[in-house]
Amino acid sequence: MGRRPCCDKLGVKKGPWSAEEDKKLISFILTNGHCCWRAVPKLAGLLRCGKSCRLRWTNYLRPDLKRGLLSPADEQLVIDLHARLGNRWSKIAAMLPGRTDNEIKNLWNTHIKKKLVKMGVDPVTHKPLDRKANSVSSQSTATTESKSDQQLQSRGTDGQIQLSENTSSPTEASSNADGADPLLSCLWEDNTSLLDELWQFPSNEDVDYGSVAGPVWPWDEGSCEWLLDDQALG
DNA sequence: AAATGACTCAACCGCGTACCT
DNA sequence: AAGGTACGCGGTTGAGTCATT
Repeated sequence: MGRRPCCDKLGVKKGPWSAEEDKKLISFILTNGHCCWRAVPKLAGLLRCGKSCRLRWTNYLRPDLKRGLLSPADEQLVIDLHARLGNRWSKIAAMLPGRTDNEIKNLWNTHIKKKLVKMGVDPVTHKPLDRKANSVSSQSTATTESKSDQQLQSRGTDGQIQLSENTSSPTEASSNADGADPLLSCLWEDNTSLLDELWQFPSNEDVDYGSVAGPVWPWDEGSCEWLLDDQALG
């Protein structure tokens, strides 16, 4: 029997999204929401499969996304959550508002994993690596790590891994506000009026991310269930 | 300045599962 | 209950960028 492809392979564009495509997708979702991802590309006039549209929206175009590096606190949270949940990136991302599972996954694979290894911690089990492996791994990674990765480490008495970074870095604290992609800025500017009407986002300070419900969305509740789902762990 | 290697991250693929008929 | 469909998730890839030689 086998599984049918998610979309007709013929005539479906793949690869990086153009500004024009982004624009189409944004404006379609702003006006209509996403009733059914499979129908979105057709209705929005895009030669993409629904899956690709969903991914593009959730991972890049969503207006509530934060960009840039994680703060040390967030990074610590990711480590703690990973220790408890394993590679369940969507669950981990749900605890970090504005972050996507894809982003967390990438950050884990490119930064955090290396840091843990460097610190002598098995990134899979979150237990200390044995000495032999530890010395080998530290030798092998010492030559390749970047200076920006340099950080202090300390381990609490309970054995929990603690990361501490030089928080004086100007890019770090402001990664949320200033990390916006110029292209995205441009795209969003084009839709400013719509955005103002449709998305009155509370600022990060205003949102109680500890609550399950998450920010209140101006569109109808039915169409934003996906977001509420994101907000709830488990 | 050019070549090479390392790194990053957006995007794709395929599987699992929930939902519908 | 069984089969089909759509969505979401996690793993993987590869093009672009950055750093080093």
